[in-house]
Amino acid sequence: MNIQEKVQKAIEKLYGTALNASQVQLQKTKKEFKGHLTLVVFPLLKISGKNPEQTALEIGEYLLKNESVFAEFNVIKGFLNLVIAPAYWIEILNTINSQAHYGTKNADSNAPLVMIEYSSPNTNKPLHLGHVRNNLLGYSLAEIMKANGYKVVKTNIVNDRGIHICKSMLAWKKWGNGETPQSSGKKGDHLIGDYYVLFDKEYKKELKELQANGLSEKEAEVQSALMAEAREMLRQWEAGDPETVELWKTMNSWVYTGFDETYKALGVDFDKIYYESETYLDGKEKVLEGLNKGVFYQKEDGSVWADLSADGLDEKLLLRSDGTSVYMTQDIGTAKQRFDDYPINKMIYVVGNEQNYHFQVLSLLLDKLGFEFGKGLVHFSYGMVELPEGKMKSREGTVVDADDLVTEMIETARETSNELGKLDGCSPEEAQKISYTVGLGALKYFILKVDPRKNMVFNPKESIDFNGNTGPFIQYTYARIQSVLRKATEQNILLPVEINKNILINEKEQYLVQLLSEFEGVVKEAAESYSPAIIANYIYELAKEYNQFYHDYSILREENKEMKDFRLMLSANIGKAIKTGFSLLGIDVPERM
RNA sequence: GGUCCGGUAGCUCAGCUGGAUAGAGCAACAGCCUUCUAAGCUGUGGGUCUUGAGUUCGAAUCUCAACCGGAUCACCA
Repeated sequence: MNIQEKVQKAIEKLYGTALNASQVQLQKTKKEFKGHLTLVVFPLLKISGKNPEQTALEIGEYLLKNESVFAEFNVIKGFLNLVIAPAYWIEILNTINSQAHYGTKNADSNAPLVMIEYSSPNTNKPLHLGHVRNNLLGYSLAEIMKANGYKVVKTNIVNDRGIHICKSMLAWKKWGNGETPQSSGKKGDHLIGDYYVLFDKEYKKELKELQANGLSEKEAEVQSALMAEAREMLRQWEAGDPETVELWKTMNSWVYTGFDETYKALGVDFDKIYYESETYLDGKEKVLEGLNKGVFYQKEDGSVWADLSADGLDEKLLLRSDGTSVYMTQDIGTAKQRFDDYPINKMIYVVGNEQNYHFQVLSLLLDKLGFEFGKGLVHFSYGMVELPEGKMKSREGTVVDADDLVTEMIETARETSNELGKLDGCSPEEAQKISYTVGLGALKYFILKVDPRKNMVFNPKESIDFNGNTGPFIQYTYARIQSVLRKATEQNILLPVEINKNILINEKEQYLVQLLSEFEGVVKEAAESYSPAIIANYIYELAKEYNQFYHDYSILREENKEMKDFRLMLSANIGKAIKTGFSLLGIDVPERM
């Protein structure tokens, strides 16, 4: 029986009436007051028939007499602040300490399976800051779902076909002189991206020339020879022209090699990758099936549509008049393949909020097509990453490249560490490892601590801070805890297995145990509300409180052995929670820094 | 215009299933390194929680309206 239940039962007994849980408002006591938990008595006034102070007093006295968990209480206005006995906190710490994986659950064989789609890059340019947020959120969400006992399949749908890749292919064919990642030393995705940019440049040039010859902008676009060539290439690709397909395969493989490097640097991975080139035909088939069943309808020009006006939306195109598929068609095909491949109970799409409408429609369409999971699909919708000057714009060259960003973060971490003398006496390998851990930790934490739904501002110039509410601060706290534990081992002090309940721990220590005990609930809440940010902010709170404690009390110099044992155990378990919490964010934690 | 999302300190963000005097970090200022790691700690200043109304014992939190910002409403992906 937890404390909430105990309190509810006691109040029921005191007044002789049944209560529902919402009437027992037990919350964490605000810091400026003494106590751990606070009962708000306003909802109980009708039952007690007395004023707030009297009611609180009455309940407090009753609880103190009948529940050994409580040591004392105080009443301020309508608030009953309850102080929990130190022994209870020690009991909790002992329990936490006995769990190897405190805060997380393992999936059992009949646990529900959740598939998480994230990343989903186009193959015509390298990953940028927006993708970074996507990847970090997706990976973290997967870890969080796992920690809550789900089976998780991480998946990636690669948008490998379409006019965009043809543009890069064409530019490379025309002006590339056979350049390869090997010959130029460029990373494959950047190489392709460069040709995509080159195409755009040449295309703009052509448009300008055409317009100079008196054509309107629209006419110029129609007459563009370059664009016509790109379209022709796409047709050839769809027709299976061997040469085009071969080039496509080669260039895509360069991109994948490049992406793999970026994914590896970010520490994200996938269990199953789908390619649009392999799913779009299935989508087409599904749509035609829907047409036959009368779920969709066809217009005179041959295009296929879904009428969603009954659901408050408008009409949506599913197949073009020439029979080719659109974005939505592909997503239907991909969904079909996935559910053929896995017994998926829950499907989560990590995709930016600019596609909210798309997923609203997809959900309805899948449902209409008879996929039972359609209605319940989750669009994990996250906000954009903006720069201090506003949005990232490729035309203005303000796009923050993922690889550059990672490199800079590691470099900044190295410089800062050097300045602080942290890397003195480290081997080059160790120094590199620490710089990587800290740099990536700063980046990941910075992005994940923000509520995913919100747009966020990222200032690359000031880079990311290493002080205050940051990843490195938390990593630093962890490293210090490890340092204490190492020193303890050196002094032949064994980590205690159980603490004597009767030692008197101070308020700060009680609070730390209380905070620690909330970890489990936080992990659960993060999964329910799909928010890594909840974990990030909690871990920061924990680390901050511990740092303050650490500053005020020395552990190894404590003379009282039981006290020393307690503090060691507390430290070890807070370290454990930080490590676990960070692993749910996909952030590593260094043993020393 | 329709739909959706957001607006909290100079800046970046917590808090939002209604509870006490709205919290952190950064930036500014003043202190603390013979003490288990100073990427730290302590203190000071900083607020019309966009605005207005409503619900209530009580509203940053819920409702409605307005204003501001963003997204979306393609035979683009």
